[in-house]
Amino acid sequence: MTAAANQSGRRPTTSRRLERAGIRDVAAAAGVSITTVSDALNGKGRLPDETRSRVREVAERLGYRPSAAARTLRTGRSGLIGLTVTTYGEEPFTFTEFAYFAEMARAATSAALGRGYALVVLPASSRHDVWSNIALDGTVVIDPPDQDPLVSELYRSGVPVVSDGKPGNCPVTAWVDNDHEAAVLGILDHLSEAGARRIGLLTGTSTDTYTRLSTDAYLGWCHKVGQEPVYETYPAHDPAAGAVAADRLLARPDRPDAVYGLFDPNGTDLLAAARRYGLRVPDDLLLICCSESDVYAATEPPITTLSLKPRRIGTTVVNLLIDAIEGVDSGTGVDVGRLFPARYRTAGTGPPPGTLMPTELIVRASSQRRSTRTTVSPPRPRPAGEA
Amino acid sequence: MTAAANQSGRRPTTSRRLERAGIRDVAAAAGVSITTVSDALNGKGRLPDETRSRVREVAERLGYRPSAAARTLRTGRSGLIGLTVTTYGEEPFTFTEFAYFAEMARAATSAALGRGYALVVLPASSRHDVWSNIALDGTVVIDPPDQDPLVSELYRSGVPVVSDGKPGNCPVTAWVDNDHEAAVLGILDHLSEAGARRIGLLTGTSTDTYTRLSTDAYLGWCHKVGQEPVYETYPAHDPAAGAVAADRLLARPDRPDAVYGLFDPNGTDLLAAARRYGLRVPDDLLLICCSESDVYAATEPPITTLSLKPRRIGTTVVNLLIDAIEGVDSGTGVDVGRLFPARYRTAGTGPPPGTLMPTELIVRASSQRRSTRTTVSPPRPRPAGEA
DNA sequence: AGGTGATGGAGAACCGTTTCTCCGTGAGTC
DNA sequence: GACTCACGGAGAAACGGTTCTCCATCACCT
Repeated sequence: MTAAANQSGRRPTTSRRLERAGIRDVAAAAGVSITTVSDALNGKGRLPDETRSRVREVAERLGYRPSAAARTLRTGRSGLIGLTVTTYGEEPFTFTEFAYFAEMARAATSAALGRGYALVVLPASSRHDVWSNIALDGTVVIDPPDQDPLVSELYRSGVPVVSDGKPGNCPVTAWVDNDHEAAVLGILDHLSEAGARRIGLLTGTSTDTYTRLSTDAYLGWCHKVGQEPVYETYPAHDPAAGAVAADRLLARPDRPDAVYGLFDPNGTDLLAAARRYGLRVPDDLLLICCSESDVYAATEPPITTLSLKPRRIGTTVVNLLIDAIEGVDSGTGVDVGRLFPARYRTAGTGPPPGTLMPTELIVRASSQRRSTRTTVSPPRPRPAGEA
Repeated sequence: MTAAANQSGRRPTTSRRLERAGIRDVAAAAGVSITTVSDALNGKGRLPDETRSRVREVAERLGYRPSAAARTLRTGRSGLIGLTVTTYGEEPFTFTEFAYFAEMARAATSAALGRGYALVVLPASSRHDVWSNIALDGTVVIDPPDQDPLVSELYRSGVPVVSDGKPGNCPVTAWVDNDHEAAVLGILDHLSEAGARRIGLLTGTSTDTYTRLSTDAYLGWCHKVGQEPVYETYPAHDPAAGAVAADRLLARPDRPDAVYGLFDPNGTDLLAAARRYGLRVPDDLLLICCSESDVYAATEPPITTLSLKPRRIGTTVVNLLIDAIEGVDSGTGVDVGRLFPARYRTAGTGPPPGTLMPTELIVRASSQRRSTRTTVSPPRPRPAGEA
């Protein structure tokens, strides 16, 4: 070990007020080169254990923390993943508007963290300069609208993008979504079995994938079984409009004897509307809504809900993204291996690889004429294991 | 304008597969130096408008995006703010467990974004190497426990830290909290006025500031008015334990005729417990709980809630933090100006400057013997303006 | 004619790592 | 005894910006 404890590198002897110790300081204090320090701390290079531990010791003593910025600049990896959330109205983003987003984001954060990444929350509406000023290794986008310029630019600049929700016309690296069609069909069947003669739908006016696919599935089912569609639409982001729409639906002359509501608050709203019209649930009206909230276990009566299992979605999205980040850098081949049940997946230059995740119907009193069983029964066999 | 369109800088002529355009590429294409490009794009230096716009045009054409990493390395600013959320149990973090966190985080994100910063969500329990690998300009910590090593290290390394919740024994730059004592006293007075003879409390077992201050205020009030304390505690992070505790409280021989529950689900749980014991609300039992959820507007009967106004908290926390980041770099003088009503604030080397924010009591049927008024009445005059 | 100030812009250091290249040295080999 | 290797580690070039310093040039003034 050579004695190189004097000024190493170009650091000027003067000034330099006491700031954080840099790698050069550690090198000087340990009497080695900065190369050795870097290698010792990162477990690289060929160094005897003695040197390694000595350097580590010195670094610890000096409270050395490598500069994330410098590392990012050099390696091209920031360890940061963007989480783009949609914006409704003037509020920056829904995020917690519906429990779905909250749960999904939570799971995503957790999954990312488990693999050494952190999540940056970025509303889609945020000023361009804000998120273009952040070094992102990849981005998760939630339900991107068609031709989303943000997604396009990200993708074009080489940043992997994985979307929650089948993208309409966006070039994404991969996507994950529920099998909304299967879910709706399962619900309609369930209601039919429970004795429903005319099933209504409470849906949204927006054109996002979820709303579109679900509504289409409903309409298709109606066409197939020969029922006249009975549905009302409202802007899903408006909490007040939901109650009004629920009321409208039950006030129709062709009042349905069963209703599925696509959005979280629909259950409460429909229940209230039913009460106003003197309809008993489930005797006069069967009720199901899509929700992640467990308040529906405690309503009077408890309401059957469809869970989209947002945790699983969030976990999967992040894992796919990180696989893409750490996998083959360029090229189409995203390493979508071993990950969850993939119902549908394409390769080559066609549409990006997508993964469909199952949903779960939590059957409660509101969707059963005479409460026989109250066990949990998924619409289709769900895969074992995983969150 | 000199013709310097040839190889500028040290970039090697060979290789260099087509990647993102750098500032050197822009400089070469525009026939200027990189200094000029930087100045033109950042609005600095003395440049004629003609040069400025020309450079901007070229940069646009080349799709130039400055490297966030390089900028961060040079300027020492990343535009990133950490949001540390507490961990309960095995779940990575509560975040959306209670609506309070969700709302607060949402407001914080929005406020940060408005000032050009993005938020990184970082559970306090995350591995050291994860968040030490991120260049943070500052951090928001939610209710840090005493002697939080994470906070200490951050603070020591010069990163501004602002906490939501009065810190026990942590060196933070500033903190923001509700006036929990005033809130509880206001509630107790409100219940007394409504005719309560013996007021009970449903509280938590943890030692966080909120629980401690609130409970202490209750005990102090009991002592003052000469009432024997009637309270039950339970681990607040356990959803099932709340219902059990609510039941315990109403099963006591010295059953209270009014109850305040410190946590969000307490209202529902207490209502259910009251029903089990055949107690009518509000006739036999007055009920108030602390919650940000509006489900309590629709319960039977509607329940009076205390809102901690998490949006205001989140906004204030972030603004304080960014003020600290952009203000005087070192030194104690945080530029806590014009921001909200500061009840309590110290300077110098004493405790860090804190800001107390008012709460809001939303009076509903559950806390009034005979429903007279149902207007919103804050426990104390709240300041006009702001979110 | 020389000084002066404003204007426009170039040069180069620097931010703090990672990593590629290469070098000295001592032990084993033919 | 010259050669080859493995070992341990040093040097220096990036990474891609920002910014401090300084230099022409030219008009204007005295």
